[in-house]
Amino acid sequence: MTPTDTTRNSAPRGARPRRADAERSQARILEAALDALASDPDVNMAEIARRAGLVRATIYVHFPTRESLMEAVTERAIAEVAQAMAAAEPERGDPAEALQRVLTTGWRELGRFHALVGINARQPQAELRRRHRPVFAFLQPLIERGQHTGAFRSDVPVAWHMAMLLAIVHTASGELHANRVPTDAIEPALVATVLGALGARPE
Amino acid sequence: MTPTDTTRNSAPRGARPRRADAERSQARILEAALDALASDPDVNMAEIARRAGLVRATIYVHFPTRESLMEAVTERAIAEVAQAMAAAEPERGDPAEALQRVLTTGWRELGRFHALVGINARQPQAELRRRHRPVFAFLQPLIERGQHTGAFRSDVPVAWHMAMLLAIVHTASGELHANRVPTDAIEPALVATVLGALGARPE
DNA sequence: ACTAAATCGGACACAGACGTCCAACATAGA
DNA sequence: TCTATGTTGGACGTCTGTGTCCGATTTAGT
Repeated sequence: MTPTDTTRNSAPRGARPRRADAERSQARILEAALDALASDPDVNMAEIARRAGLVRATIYVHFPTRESLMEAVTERAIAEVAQAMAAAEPERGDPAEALQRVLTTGWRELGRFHALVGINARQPQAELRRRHRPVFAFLQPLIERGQHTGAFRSDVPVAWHMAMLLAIVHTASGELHANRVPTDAIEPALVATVLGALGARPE
Repeated sequence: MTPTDTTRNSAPRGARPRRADAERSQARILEAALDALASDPDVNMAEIARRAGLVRATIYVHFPTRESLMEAVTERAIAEVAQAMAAAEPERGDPAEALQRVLTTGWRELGRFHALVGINARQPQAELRRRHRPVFAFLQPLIERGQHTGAFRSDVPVAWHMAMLLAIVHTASGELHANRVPTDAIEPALVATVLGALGARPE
């Protein structure tokens, strides 16, 4: 649950808190990893270190293993997106409208993390799902609500809707990243496709 | 363009044709690779050889490099799916109906290649697109036709629709593979979601 | 100014995978 | 039956990347 024992800042348990530069380093590593992963989901630690302006060994001070770093990166990103979505009040108003609201909010936040797509792609499905739990957490109730009111099609499982929604969003991110669709055309297209996919009645 | 110089069967250029066992070996390798990739998109050559009941070195007789093998596998799979779809006459009848027809046909054929998903996932986007050209080739005209007749929403680029369709199909394959949705519920769900995503008017 | 915490830099061992090579054996096909 | 074509088994070199270690040096914080 806890990110890693590297986040022992919030728990200055007896000992003195971490030094400010350590804090900074860790932040730069996460930042660099995010950057690097955007262009190549298989970047090695050396490259990440280079981008962070640090030495490879230093990374291991903060993250015991490559995997733990990856986890930290994605966890953080997903958490931030989830938080943004939560702030968009998924429980308020008409389901379709609410979904649109939450979706666009999440999408904009996601813009900060082109990387996500790349990393996600090469993750075992189960892992991927586990990671996205924070997002599912309040997307699922919203979809269920919509199914009840008849706003979304209810002849398919919620899980199906969730998976499709996620896939569509990720693909959209990919299209954006590949510059294959005019940037400002994406958001409306995304909304239209998602609502359509969930079988939203046009009001 | 040509798969590899390993397919020199169709061109018995002066020399005598390949021996039957060589033919068989190559087939078994492709088969094994497909299998193996289904469970782990990063299988190593040793494992593929093991499954094929051959020795690692033998693979290199038929495929000069790992990459070439991967290419051969995906190319073949996609070609077969594409062919099946083509046989479903995408140009005939009402666009939405035609799409449904082509889609389910392709989907069933795809069932033989669970692997595709895994491999695709960790491929650079551009490569992925290039590979899927055979599929796009006659899916695109169909979608365009639908946009003209108003069957599909035309306020988004065709490329967008294509990308979404592909993503949805792949995700469905993933759901199937993960046993997360009852098998026989998938096909109708897939059709519904795709048609919805493309904004198909319910006739 | 002093000390403990961090970073540096570079070396190291280790592991997994690829691709090559070759002598011995097996087999298809004429 | 004879021979070219394939396959075997195993060894080998190479490369890439991970994770560890440690002495030397810098820096934060009191």
